[in-house]
Amino acid sequence: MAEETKVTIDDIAERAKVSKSTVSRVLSGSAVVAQPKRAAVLKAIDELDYRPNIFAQSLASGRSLTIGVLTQNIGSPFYDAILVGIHEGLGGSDYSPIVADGRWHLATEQTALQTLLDRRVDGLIVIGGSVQGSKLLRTVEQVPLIVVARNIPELGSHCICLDNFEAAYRATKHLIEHGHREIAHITGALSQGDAVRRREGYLQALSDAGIKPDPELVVEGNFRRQSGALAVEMLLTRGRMFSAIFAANDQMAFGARLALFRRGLRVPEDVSIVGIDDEPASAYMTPPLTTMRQPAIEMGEAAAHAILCLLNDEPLPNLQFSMELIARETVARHI
Amino acid sequence: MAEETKVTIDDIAERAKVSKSTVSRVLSGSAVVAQPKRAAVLKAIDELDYRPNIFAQSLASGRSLTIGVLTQNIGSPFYDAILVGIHEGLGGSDYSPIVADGRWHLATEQTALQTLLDRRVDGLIVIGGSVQGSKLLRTVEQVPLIVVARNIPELGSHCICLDNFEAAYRATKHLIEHGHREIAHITGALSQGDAVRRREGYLQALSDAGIKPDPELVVEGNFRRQSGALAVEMLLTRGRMFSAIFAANDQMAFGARLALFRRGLRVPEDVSIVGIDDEPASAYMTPPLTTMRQPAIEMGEAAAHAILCLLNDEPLPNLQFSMELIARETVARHI
DNA sequence: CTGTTAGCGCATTCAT
DNA sequence: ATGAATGCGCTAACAG
Repeated sequence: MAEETKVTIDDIAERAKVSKSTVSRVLSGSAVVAQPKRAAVLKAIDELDYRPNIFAQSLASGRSLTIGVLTQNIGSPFYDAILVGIHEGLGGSDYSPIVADGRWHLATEQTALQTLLDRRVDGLIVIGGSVQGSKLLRTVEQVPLIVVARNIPELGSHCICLDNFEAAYRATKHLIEHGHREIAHITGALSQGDAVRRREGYLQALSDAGIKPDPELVVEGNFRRQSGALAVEMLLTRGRMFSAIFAANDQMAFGARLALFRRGLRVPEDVSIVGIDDEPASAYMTPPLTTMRQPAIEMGEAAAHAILCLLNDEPLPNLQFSMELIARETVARHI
Repeated sequence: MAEETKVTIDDIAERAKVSKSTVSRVLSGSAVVAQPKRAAVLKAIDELDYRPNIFAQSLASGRSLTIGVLTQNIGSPFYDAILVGIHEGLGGSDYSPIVADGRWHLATEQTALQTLLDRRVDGLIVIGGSVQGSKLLRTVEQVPLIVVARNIPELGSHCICLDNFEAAYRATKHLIEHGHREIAHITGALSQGDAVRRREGYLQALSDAGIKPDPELVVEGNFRRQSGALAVEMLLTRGRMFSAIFAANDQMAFGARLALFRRGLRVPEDVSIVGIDDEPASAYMTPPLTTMRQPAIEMGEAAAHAILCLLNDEPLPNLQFSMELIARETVARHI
């Protein structure tokens, strides 16, 4: 099956008439090498099409040049967008991401985490998930860690996530500024802190505008599309009037939009919608469907950069950037 | 940063009062070990929470326990679905996937491929893409290779893909059997063979049913959502009547559906739609939007299984299964 | 600046 | 069935 030529560093050394150490040095740039020798080495490498054995490198150096990524559901738009960001952020560096999928199962997630650790990743990016903070706390002592899309108090400075309250506040305020007073809210699963904080942001925005929140206008969803559709049915059934909907995420905004379609309600003529996340499929449903700008990809990219910083012992950049990100204007998307 | 305890195989050997060789044997199961010693080893491993160093393993054994996956666009529903399948198919095995993204750029793709090769993956799964068959032909001599969602004649037996003609034929026939005679077709980018073959399937199905194909009813798209919407606008502009649309993929079916919505046309009362791929977001648009069942995930899973077979020198299973898959009935999806 | 010398942790003959 | 010895290919002190 394999016809591998197995060129090793010794072959290069021999051909370039230098020692393996020198070859190693030009490879890693870990020390200055005289120009002529350096050239000879590069020439030999090129001629023999030499590829260093990454295992030997890792074994000897202790570094794997690998970043573990623990995601929760490959195939989910939001998580995948973060992956995109991570890939982009890592591009250009010597590190490759290796991703494991928790599939929303705690057990699976733990296995996946262990797999990553067993592979001696140099850094770890955990996207959301539900492994206990305590477990992660132990992990962070083994390997540089960044958590995305989830806020773990104990790991505060290493978390990249939206300021959920702020995002919701702004989204709601956006609607208010456009003249809406009766604004419905489809929450996420309230068992998750994210959903709770977004609801709080919504409520606060109303209060600050002097609008009395109406429980009739709030429906609990679960962050999935279908729940958005169901929520709209629920709202319509209740009969309470509303001119706008703030959905806790775009997937539900998408579902809500579909349900409105079915009921013959136009968006935004009859009802305006705002969601959070900028999920492409949802954004596409528009104009009319307004979303916060694309945090997922940027969070992923930020995570990658942060990990690289940790690996280089550089200070972490402002992971608080999430604030700025939110500070961007909400925009109406057009096809 | 690291507080690693660095338990090595020697520690286990010492604690279990056996040689490293024996420990290695129980680890890999490469030879029978007396029950008592075996137990002692396992006990020691457990007590010390020993984790074999995967680099040392790879270096010594020559295997990386890694499967390279070359995808084209992380974040794209179709490709991600294949990734899901691959992850599932690899689950349970000792192999972990490591994915690189070609991002639709030939140069990027080649770099990504090289990265994977440099990491000494034991197997390689290439999803779509545009690297020359010749290059892959050379690659296949270095490492077991499976190609998904793309048919490369030279690699025939190692390709997993839809029978595009068949799929289109069945989709079209499905509509015909439901009484439609004036069936429009939104093609993929006709620069791609897939799109051409799907169109052929469509035409053939019409012919076989005694329906004369009408060029007015065929619009070229590019596999993306927006082109589906534009195609519908185009069709409506042409003024030629049609009662059904066969879109070459679900993304365009999705766009088409949106456009119909905007024009006030109901689906399926006014127009029926059929697409191929079972992209979740599109399938969700329904009932009314009919799709071929979910080939992407299954193709990914098949690819994973195929790779594992190659690695075990087992005969490849029928990659032709794509035919059976298509043979499933098209189904109307319900929320 | 560069060559020499040791391992890195494990899988694998080869004997026994 | 098991231990001892060898080496996978490379990096990292250590001298010079």
